[in-house]
Amino acid sequence: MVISNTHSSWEAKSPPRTAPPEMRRAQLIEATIESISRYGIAGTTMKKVTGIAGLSMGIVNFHFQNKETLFQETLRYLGQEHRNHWRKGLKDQRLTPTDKLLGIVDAHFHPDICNRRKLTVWFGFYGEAAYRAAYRKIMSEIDNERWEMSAELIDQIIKDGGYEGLAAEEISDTLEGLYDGFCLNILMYPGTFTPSDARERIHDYLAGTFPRHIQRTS
Amino acid sequence: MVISNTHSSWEAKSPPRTAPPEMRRAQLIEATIESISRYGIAGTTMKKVTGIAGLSMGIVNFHFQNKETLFQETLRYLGQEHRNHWRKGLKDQRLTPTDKLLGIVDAHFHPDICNRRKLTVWFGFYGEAAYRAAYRKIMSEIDNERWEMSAELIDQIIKDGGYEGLAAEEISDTLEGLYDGFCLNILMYPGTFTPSDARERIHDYLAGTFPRHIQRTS
Amino acid sequence: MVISNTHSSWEAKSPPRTAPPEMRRAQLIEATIESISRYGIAGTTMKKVTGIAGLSMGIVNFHFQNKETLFQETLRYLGQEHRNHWRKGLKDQRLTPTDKLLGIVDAHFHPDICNRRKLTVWFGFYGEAAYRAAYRKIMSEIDNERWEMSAELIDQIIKDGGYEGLAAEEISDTLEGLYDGFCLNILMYPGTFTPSDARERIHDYLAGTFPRHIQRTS
Amino acid sequence: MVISNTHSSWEAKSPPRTAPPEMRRAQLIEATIESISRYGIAGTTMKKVTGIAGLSMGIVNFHFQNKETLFQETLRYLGQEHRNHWRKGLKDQRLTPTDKLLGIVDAHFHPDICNRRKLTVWFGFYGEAAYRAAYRKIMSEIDNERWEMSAELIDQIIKDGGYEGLAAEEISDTLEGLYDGFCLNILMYPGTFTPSDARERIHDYLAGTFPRHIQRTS
DNA sequence: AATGAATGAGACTTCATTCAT
DNA sequence: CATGAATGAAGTCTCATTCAT
Repeated sequence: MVISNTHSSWEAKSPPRTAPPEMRRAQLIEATIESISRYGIAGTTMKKVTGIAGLSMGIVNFHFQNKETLFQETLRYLGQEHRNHWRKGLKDQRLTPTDKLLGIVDAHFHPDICNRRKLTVWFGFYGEAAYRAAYRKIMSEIDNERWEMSAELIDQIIKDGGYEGLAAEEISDTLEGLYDGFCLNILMYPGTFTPSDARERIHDYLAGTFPRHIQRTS
Repeated sequence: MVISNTHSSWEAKSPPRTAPPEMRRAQLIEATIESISRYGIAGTTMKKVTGIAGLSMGIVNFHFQNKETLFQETLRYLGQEHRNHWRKGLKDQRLTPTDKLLGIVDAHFHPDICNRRKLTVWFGFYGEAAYRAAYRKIMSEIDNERWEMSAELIDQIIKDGGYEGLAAEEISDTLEGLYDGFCLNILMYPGTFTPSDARERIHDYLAGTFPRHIQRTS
Repeated sequence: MVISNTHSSWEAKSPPRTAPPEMRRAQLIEATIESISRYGIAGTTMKKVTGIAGLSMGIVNFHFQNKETLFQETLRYLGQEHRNHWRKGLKDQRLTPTDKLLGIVDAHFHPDICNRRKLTVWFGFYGEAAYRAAYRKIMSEIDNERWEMSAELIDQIIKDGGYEGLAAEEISDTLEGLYDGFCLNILMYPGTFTPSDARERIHDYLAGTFPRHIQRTS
Repeated sequence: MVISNTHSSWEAKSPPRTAPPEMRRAQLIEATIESISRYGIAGTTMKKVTGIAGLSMGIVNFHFQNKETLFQETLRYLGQEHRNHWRKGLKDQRLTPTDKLLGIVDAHFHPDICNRRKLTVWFGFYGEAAYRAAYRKIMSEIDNERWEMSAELIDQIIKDGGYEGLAAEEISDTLEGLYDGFCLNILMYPGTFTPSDARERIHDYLAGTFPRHIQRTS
């Protein structure tokens, strides 16, 4: 059975015989994501990946050094995708720091990011990351940038809003925890805890922290 | 029972030839935890488990139906251990609901529970749980009980303390998210984010929510 | 599922704690027959045998040298049982050679001998015998005696009945072939070919050969 | 196709690296036959089969689903080979039904079919067939066709030859029994009972049954 | 005599990687 | 560039046999 996906389901879409290398790589990475979401990291084999991609077994070792490299590239790809999402809302010069912060929060629970398929893959990698420095390194780069951006915005809110006694770093830490923890709960208890719930709980937390800037959801 | 320590590494400790079955099972489960913490779920083989336990390869299939069963029993064992911890502080009749709630929070970050070794195993299982109902079932039983207990205590605090407008379930959800998310951050960024940090951030969150009952940490 | 047996089904019948060795041996041999009939020779393990016998695993190596010895003893036991059957009808001095010969024929298709359970075991051993001299030796002793006895009786019939030109040895060979071949067909095509069919076809063959002594069945 | 010889022993014959799939399959099936004839069904391992074929262990699971499938394909292959033999003599329009029937009989004892190597494999499978429906099914298809063809020819002989009172089905049953029983005796008592003996005994049986059409052998 | 936990070799199977085509 | 048959190491599990109790 295929774990349902919010937006798309990956099929073998016979691509042009001679595709540019970058396209082949993306195609294989997407297939890897699909395979991990279906069968887990341990259950993902080169045969399954290439089968999903509609390509032949031997091709991975041509475009990637080996399975390990493919996995690391996949993780990087996911991180990039995530980054693109939360950075989208920061460019608009007319937004206040509060708007921007809530934009980052909301990006985490956007259907493109926060769906069973992707979450399964993320937590698959987290499971491995504990004892694989290579994965942790990739993840930390992703997380650090976002943590710093959040801390900066929070700092502005604190200063502009007169919220003395609050530490931006601590709040940024708490946000990071909430993102990850809520995603795990969304993944574990699909019917019970939803992305909307998560988003609302974080808004409420921020409303409690910055009552003059953010309103409770209900 | 042998078992449980924060920092030690498990070695082959030749036990009596004919040990009671329950002891052998515990011994093998402990070795499984050790192996998963070292090599991950996918990297844990029967050979490694029995090697760590100082026993012969064939013995696992004698005491457990198969590898899958061993893993599920290991997860259950961890859950039990966790449960024992957070339930410890609830029995004392003299404690207030606030004390009890903070007891549950603190239990999550006790060194017996919240150490690299155990967290690695927990997130190893989370990584698999996404596509394995059997794991999710075991986890949900563990989590549900704690969530309900927390919600009940929070409800008492809300009612006794006159915190109108707050929903106990929502706060319990947020706590669950914080536990998991902070544990993941402790695991991913060992030097950067510690169990004490996690504990303090949660206390602060609760202090913000119940200002007349709980004090900020700093 | 248990292949049904005509006369008895072997169960673990807890025998006296301290039974005479011969009884234990018979008990284990019977259990071996039952196991082979259920699971085949390859599928018969010491655990299954001792389980059926209601005894502990280690006991076989006490009463028999090893698995191989147990199997050979089982084959011998079956041969003995078979021999007892066909020799029963030979003792009566009043019977004619023809009666005795037909008695041997009929003995082969007696329900105690010619049932799915026993036939499965016999053909299990035949399958192994092809490349195991030890089994062939045991079988040949069983078969030789019967072949000789038949040849002798046939010789008497030929001489007494004036059937010139017939060779007793050839007819005895044909009978042996018919016994085995029909048993195999009974085993392979249970609903289609029955022990009665087999018996009748052999009677018909003998009626064709000794028309003045034996009548066709229909 | 390679294949089929009476006495040779199968050796590793390094075939072209990239052989057509059907050739590899045949190669592995031949190796399986060789292995079963040497070590029996239970003693046949993937290692032995691939060793005889001169290939690597993993290849069987590439060309066949698993060991069981390989065995079933091997049985089917043997059945096909057998069928090809007895059908050879039926095509010639000038042959009488008697000739054709004797052709079928003789086909059973042709050196390509009735040699120790092949008989060992056949009786290996018979030994398993008792408790394996899959084998019985394959065998019954093989046997049925031949039984029906024989019965038809016998019926013609009966009608054309005026042998009233005989039942073609019964005679066909007896022939089937004789084939199998004699083959078993050839296998069990190599020096004592030979394919020629078997052939002669069946001719004699048929001579006794159809005296105006078939002559005794001696 | 009897038990059954323990051992360890070996079976089947999977799978990352290679390489001739 | 691409294919997919082939390799062989390694994983899980089974099981005959041993031996302390």
